[in-house]
Amino acid sequence: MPHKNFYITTPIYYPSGKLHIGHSYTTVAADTISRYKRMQGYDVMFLTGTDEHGQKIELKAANAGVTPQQYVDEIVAGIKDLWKLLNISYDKFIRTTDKYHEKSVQRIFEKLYEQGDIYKGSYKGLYCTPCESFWTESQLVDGKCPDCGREVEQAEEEAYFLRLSKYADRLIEYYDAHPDFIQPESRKTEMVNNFIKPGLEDLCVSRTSFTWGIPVTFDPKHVVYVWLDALSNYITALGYLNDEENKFEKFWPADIHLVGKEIVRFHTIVWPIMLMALDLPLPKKVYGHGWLLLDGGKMSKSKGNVVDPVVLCERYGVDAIRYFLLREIPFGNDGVFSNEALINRINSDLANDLGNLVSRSTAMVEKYFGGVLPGNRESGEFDYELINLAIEVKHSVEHGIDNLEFSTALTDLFKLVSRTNKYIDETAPWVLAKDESKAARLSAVMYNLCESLRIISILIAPFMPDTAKAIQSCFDATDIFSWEQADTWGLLPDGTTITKTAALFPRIDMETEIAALNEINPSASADAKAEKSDIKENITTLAQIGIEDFAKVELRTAKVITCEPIKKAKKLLKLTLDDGSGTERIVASGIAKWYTPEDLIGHTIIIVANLKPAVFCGVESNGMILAADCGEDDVKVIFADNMPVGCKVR
RNA sequence: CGCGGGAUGGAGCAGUCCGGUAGCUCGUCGGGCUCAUAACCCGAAGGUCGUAGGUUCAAAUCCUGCUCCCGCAACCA
Repeated sequence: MPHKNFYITTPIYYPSGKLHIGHSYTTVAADTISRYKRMQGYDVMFLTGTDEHGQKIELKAANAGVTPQQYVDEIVAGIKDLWKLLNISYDKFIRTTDKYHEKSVQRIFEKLYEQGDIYKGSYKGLYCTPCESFWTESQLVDGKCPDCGREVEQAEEEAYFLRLSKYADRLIEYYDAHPDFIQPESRKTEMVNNFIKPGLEDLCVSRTSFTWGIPVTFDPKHVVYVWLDALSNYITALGYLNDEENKFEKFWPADIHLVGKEIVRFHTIVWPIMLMALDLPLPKKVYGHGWLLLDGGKMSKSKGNVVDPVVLCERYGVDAIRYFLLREIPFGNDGVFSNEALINRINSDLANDLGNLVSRSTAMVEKYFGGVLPGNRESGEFDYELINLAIEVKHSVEHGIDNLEFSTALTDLFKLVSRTNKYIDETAPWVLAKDESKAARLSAVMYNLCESLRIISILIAPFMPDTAKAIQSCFDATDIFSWEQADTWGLLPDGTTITKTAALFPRIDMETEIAALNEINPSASADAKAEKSDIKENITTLAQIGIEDFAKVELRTAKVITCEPIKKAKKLLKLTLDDGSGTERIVASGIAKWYTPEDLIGHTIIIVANLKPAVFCGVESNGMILAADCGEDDVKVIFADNMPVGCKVR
């Protein structure tokens, strides 16, 4: 067989906290493709990893009192555990702190610098020297510093830039010549209209403001900034400009980069331009999949969403979660994740249809024939239709996966499950069993059921590897479960022993389970990983401060006099406050998502009164109102009604 | 007028490119069966396809206006 190679990647994830179900989604999809391609005989390279540099990590580590390296090591260990739990068959896990990667990135940086694609420039900004701050045009108030009102001047902070502008035309040409490069199609339109047509700005690729990054060799006060470091992983992992691996020739260009839609921009603009500059071929495809939303976009505690993949896997099994993710939502679209939907899927598709089919089929073979089918079989009505569908399903599934339509692929596969259930009804084996003269017919029916299960078990393997194995373990046979055997009928040898197994997917009681999940939800998911929670606790807790630090913050009560949305801003409300000083105070606050002006007018709230002013969307904000972050996407303003205005709060 | 996506029976979606009997899953109701995980199989009810116009013999599908949702980009201090 000629060598067929296939290179697939997930994004490298940022280990600033534990991963959620969304990361699992991308990775499970990539894993399914990888397993599928391997079964088809491809030599597959499946890469995933972590993007570990940056200021945010530096800060979090400092707050936790550990080094950045210690910090990411801890989180990465957790990520690898999660992938193990989810049965992710990656071939390589790259960390941007791996020495070989760092070396390669430095060489890439040097090379691009030497040929002029990276140049030393400056953050062109309007600088207010007394305030030591950069401002953009839009932030200025009357052309002056929004902080102090003094004149600002053009100033520069040294940084290196990647010349994107130079390659814009070539990029468009590439898009036109390769219509499949960006998928789904609509994302391409968005990239062109939003970013390329208005003109590409050169990308800042170095920073001097933090040190947790790869140093620029010839200018060590700079570290390489984000995307140049991160995107390079796709080639450094193969051994590009390093000796770690020797796979570059074999696997580059990548067949597909799987990414979430939020980073399509970087993968279809910055990355191709980097590759052009390096004179390397571009990846064949970038697929930007949709997001997993929670209950209609609003995450709500009352609905009791447990979106920790670890908890879900522990309760329902890995394959149930893998199945749900790939079946429920068309890959290119956003979709809603809810516990109800999950349990529904598990019950109806996995327990009732698939699990029960396996169970009833194998049970009958045991019951009627002691587990071994007589070779004397008599074909009959209904056989043809079943067989015909069964040998066609492989093609449908392949078509689905090839187009990243996992949902369609699974739907088609489960049509065979349904058809097989129906076949049992049509042939009514329990009737045949009562008539000894029908033994040959009964044997044929059982044989057909087993064949159908055999095919299902093969085709389901990329999606649900454990389930495939469990079904196949009912057969005392090997060498009949390869991918290419999935469209051939009659491969089950005579005399094969069939053994009943325990229920593959026990039915779940919706009410009990939802109640249980609600119980777990708020905090218990942390308990589930007790040994790690200590460290996590430290990470999210800020360093202690003294009373003198707190004393620097002036909190006061204030009453909302008027309130209105800020035009052009989606998230901001402009509040006019009476803080007891006699003059009105204007504060902008990003709470428009949770509060309407009517919710606030007349109420007394608490503000940080001595905060430096800042300008948002043309509105100068003097202070900040106190609100509680109640969970991932829920904010509640702290009301202090019944209190006079202007009171000091401590 | 920044850019894109969406609005289809109770719920979640397909169909829209290339106009021509409105389809799937779940749920509901009725029936069948008993091998199986109170599972399985059959049947029924339920939709003027967001809204207002236009093109056409014919519009969920094409064109125009509008409303409402969701993302992206610029500001959640």
